[in-house]
Amino acid sequence: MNLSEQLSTIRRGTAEIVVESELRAKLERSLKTGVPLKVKLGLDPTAPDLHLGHTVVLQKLRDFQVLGHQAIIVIGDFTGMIGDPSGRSETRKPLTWEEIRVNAETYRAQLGKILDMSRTSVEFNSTWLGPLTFENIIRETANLTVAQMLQRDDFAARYASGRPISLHEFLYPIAQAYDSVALQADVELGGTDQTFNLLVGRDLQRAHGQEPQVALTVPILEGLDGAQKMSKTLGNYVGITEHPGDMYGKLMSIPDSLMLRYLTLVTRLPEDEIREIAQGLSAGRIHPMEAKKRLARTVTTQYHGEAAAREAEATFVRVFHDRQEPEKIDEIDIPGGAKLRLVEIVVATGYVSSKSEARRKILEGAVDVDDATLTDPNAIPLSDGRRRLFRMGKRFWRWVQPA
RNA sequence: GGGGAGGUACCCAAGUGGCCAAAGGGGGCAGACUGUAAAUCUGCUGGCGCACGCCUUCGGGGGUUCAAAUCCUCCCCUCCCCA
Repeated sequence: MNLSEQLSTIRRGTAEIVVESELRAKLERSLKTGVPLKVKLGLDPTAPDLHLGHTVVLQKLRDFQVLGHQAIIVIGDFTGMIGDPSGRSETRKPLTWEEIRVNAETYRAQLGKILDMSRTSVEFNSTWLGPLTFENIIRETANLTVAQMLQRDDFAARYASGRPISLHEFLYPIAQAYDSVALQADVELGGTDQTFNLLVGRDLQRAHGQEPQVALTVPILEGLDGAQKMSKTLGNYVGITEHPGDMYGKLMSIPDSLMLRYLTLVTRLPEDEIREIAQGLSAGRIHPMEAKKRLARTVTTQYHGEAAAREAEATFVRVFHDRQEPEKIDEIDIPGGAKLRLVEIVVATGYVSSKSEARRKILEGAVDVDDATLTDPNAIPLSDGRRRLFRMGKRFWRWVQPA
């Protein structure tokens, strides 16, 4: 691919490129010399379950890889001891070697869904951070000032609102920057919340007499709630190994306003195709639900293949559009179920965790047994010993067999 | 080292002796409606035999009181200002 093609691939869906002219120069040089660029992406070792939020930046790394550049994943086993200060995370307890190894394996398997792992190098930053002496660290920290640190949005906000900032959190950007020095990275990728860290990398590389890396950031993907960043802790995420049916359903539940963003950041659909959908939507030619189905189908296909995606869609239509029960419903045996009251059975299915809550849900009309809504918490629905179909809420189904 | 302000339920945040299982908002869940698990509206949102009851909860321990999230005391934690 020539320079401008490379650039346009790289630009797709990016938030910011610092500095674009430097990127151009690096690409140009790479084309001329045949030496691929070293493109670095750091991952946190504590959260090895990838979700769509992670895939935004991973796909960008993939873009570089497809263009022939060197993808380098840095597992932050050492920085993991600090915990990235962005967000609410606090000091973490250090992971054991065993945990790190297990997490790394999980990563490798999941990353393979996006990257070509045979051409991806995976590094652990303890390799070079571990041997540093206190003296080394003092010298590195001397490259930055407190005022500089407080420029970081997150630190500034916390400082202003009186929330604590632990001193060691300042070491996080420095450690991450040092990774770039150790690897002599040409480009570092990250979400926009990483901008500061990536820029520190540039500073530190300069201090070491290296050519500074290009910092390339991608937008942070909002989660299913449409407001907050997708994350496991907030529970608003879609995991890439998730069951196709769940994946499809969750994607259908994003707010309409987020569809185009997901199409751009999560799928690999060509940009002009996305533009077409956008125009169709605003002109009323395309129904929002159809556009969303397209999104859900595309993403599910990306991670589970076409057959699984089709099946997921069929189930979705069946359950939520035609309002019929799904084809596969788990069955549960409840010992002594024939004598139990409805409240107790609802708890036993695992739909709720307490009888009080079960009682509330029943009174709200959330529990259907064999297509009839039961509102008496004290009913004995399984007295004849036969199995019955329970539907609780909109999407929790169980065959219940008294045993 | 000195002075000041704080720690309330999943989160934010009121409450300063009984009317507090604790206002309000967010989030979550449910129902209605629908175009989907979008949007909107309504309700619920500690547990336990739930009917008026009981138990656990307001940073932690101890205490005062018929009665404490609220008062006293010690401890832990956080922030701000000064040095």
